[in-house]
Parts: sequence; C-alpha cells; structure tokens
Amino acid sequence: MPERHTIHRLTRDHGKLLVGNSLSVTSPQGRFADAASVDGPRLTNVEAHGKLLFYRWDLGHTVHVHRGPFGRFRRLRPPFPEPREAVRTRVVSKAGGFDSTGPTDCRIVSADEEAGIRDRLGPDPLRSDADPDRFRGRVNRSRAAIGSLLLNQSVVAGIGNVYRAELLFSLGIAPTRTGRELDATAIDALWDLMVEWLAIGVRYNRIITTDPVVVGRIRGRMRRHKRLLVYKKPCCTECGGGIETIALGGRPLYYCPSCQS
DNA sequence: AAGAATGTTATGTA
DNA sequence: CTACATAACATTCT
Repeated sequence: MPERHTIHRLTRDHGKLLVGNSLSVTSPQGRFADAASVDGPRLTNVEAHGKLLFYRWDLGHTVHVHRGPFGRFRRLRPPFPEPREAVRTRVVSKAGGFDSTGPTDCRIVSADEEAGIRDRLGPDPLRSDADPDRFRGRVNRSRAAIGSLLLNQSVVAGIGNVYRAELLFSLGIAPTRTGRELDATAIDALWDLMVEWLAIGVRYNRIITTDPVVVGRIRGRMRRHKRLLVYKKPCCTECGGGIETIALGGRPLYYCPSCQS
C-alpha cells in the first residue's frame, strides 16, 4: 500500500487512532472499534471545488481528497464491516457513514497548500463564487481545441470526460474547433449548460444529460445509455450515423461527425 | 483476468 | 515567457 494515507498521518500526528463521538476515522491498519463511544475529531465541513474535496475537521486539519478515476465513496450502515484493503478513510456516526476507497490523493494539507491547489482551478459552475468571465476569457483566447479546454481544470473546474462529450454534442460543436473560433453565444451556451447539468448531477447523484424527470421516474435504475446522449454510444441519437472517438486531452472524446460542426 | 477507465501532474516542445 | 501535448501514474471494475 502507498505510504501517503491520510490516516497514517492522522494517527502518527496524534498518537492514537482517531475515533469520534459523532464521527470517526480509521484505516485498514488501525482498529475500527468503539466508534460511538470515544471522543475524537468531528468533521465540521466538506467543501468542493471542481472535482477536489476539502474535509475540515475541528482539530484544525484539512484533508484534501481527490478521487481520480478510481476513488469511490461507499455508504455504510451498522454493523460496520471491517475496512477492505483500499479504504483510506472511514467516517461514521452511530447511524452510518461512508468509506473512501482508492482515491488518487488523500492527505492533510496546510492552508498554503490548499491555496496553491485552488489557485490552479478555474471557475466551478456549481459554486456561487464562480466567475464565468474567467472561463469565457480563457476559451476566447485559446488556440487549443475546445474538447481539450473543457477537460482542463484551470479553464473550468469540474468537467470530466463524460460531460465534455455531452456538452459538445448537445450544442452541436465539433470537438476540434479551437476556443477562439467559438463565438460569444456558443461560449455562453457552454457555461449555461454546465451550470444546469452539474446542478442536475448533484441533485440526482448521477451524470444525466437527458431528461432527468424521465430518468428520475424510474429511480435511476435506467442504464447509462438512457441518461446520456453520446458518451460510449455506437450510433448518433439524432442522425443515426456512427459515433466516433478522437483523442483530445489524452482521453477518448465521443462525438458525431455529422451533427457537430 | 487483461484491459479500460467519470483523472491529474510533471515534463518536454513550439 | 506562455500554452499545449504527451507520458506517467494510479486502483477498481468488468
């Protein structure tokens, strides 16, 4: 196992396994017991900026979590199972909690480190403090493909490989168009759609770019292809032509060559 | 059970 | 210098 587990550091710093009376943290190395009976740190706040999370503890620490492609949160109900190998943090109360498994990054950060990390992020369409002009400006000036720009977290924070494909398809924009080729209307439309879709994602805890009401009615049991427009589809839902992929930003971007220009 | 994957960073190049 | 593109890394799930 890698050495940079949050819990290793927490335990080392404080000389004991940290277990809270309302929340607790443990690891595969630490014993998980007395969850509801021992005083310990409390989680006071979790802040999200783009895909990055900052967990604030009443000890004064901030734990930075970056899930990456592999990280998962798993809900827990008592009786709590032993943490599996990839569990980095566990947060529980008497009623329940969650494990964080397999995050790319999970470590205590100083205020300075956090500021450094956040300085590199562009506006997050979910945040009320987001400045859309920063997004507009970056896109407007860039000679890079819009498909790459949407994945660049310093241009806009929070868009991943699924959303970028869906956004460009929905707006009929070819992924290889450069940022500066797009007119103000198109850039505005991108931002507005990100704001709308990400809010839907939060609400349903899923990426949904089709009608969320229809999807919601069947309680999310609908398969992925019902929630998405192009991502990983063989054929275009609009024209019936073949969906193709192009590598942009190092990842495959799904698009319809005839519907997107 | 090999390979793809809802991602980022460091490093090199134009 | 800036802005991009590419390789490297990481762990889970199918």
